[in-house]
Amino acid sequence: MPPLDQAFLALADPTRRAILARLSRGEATVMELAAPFDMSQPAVSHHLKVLEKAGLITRGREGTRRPCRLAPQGLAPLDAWLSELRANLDRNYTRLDDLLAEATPPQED
Amino acid sequence: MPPLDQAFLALADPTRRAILARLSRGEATVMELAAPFDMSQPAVSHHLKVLEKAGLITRGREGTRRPCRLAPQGLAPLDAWLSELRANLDRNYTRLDDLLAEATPPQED
DNA sequence: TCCCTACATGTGACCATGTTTATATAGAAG
DNA sequence: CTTCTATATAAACATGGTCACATGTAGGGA
Repeated sequence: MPPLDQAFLALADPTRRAILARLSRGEATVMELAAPFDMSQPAVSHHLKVLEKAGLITRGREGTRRPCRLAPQGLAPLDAWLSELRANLDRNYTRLDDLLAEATPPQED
Repeated sequence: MPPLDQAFLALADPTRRAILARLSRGEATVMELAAPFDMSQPAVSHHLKVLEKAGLITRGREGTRRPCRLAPQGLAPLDAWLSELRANLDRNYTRLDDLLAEATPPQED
């Protein structure tokens, strides 16, 4: 499975997005992550494995704890793909706008 | 299902990403989209429905054809979520980097 | 009208994913 | 060495997505 597939698939799950959102404020252990999510610890471990395989998080080893952190570069492929699509989209949209020349102003970011 | 879930789930499929990539160069009909993907037309129709529900594409009506176009605003929620996460991540990473400069270097598994 | 094209929908099979319970590993403490 | 804690893994199950085949619908042309 291409890395892009794994990354988008990882983000497609609300639990995993919540985990990432939580991790974005600082690293956390599996127990800390499992607590608020009303979910068993193995389920969270599985989600973390998915996120790790997708390159979105990294895991340290601190005694018996495995603190999780966001991987900064993990979002790069996602962002690159979205940027490329947006660029093509904008070009296509501009072209259409030129053809229509009556409505549909180009949107700014 | 929140719109963010639908959008990421839609992008998590390589076929749908390919459809979006193709549409980013200009609108296309279902038949035009189905041809290169070595897939049945109903399957493509289903993917288009998923993309439409996710707000990533819009569909016109041109006689017997249903040309598909990318929806410019469809990527906005995705981009917003990613940007927010990236902002927090960057802040967290900077803080961690500052902390790590004095203790426990990160190690991989 | 009849037919052909473009597309949608329903069904059923197959496979991937998400979850839980139970168990295994690994480190720390006694 | 035993035990407790933190986490990973395995097995079992349900759910949901994806696909092909068959059929249904709608518009255009003869």
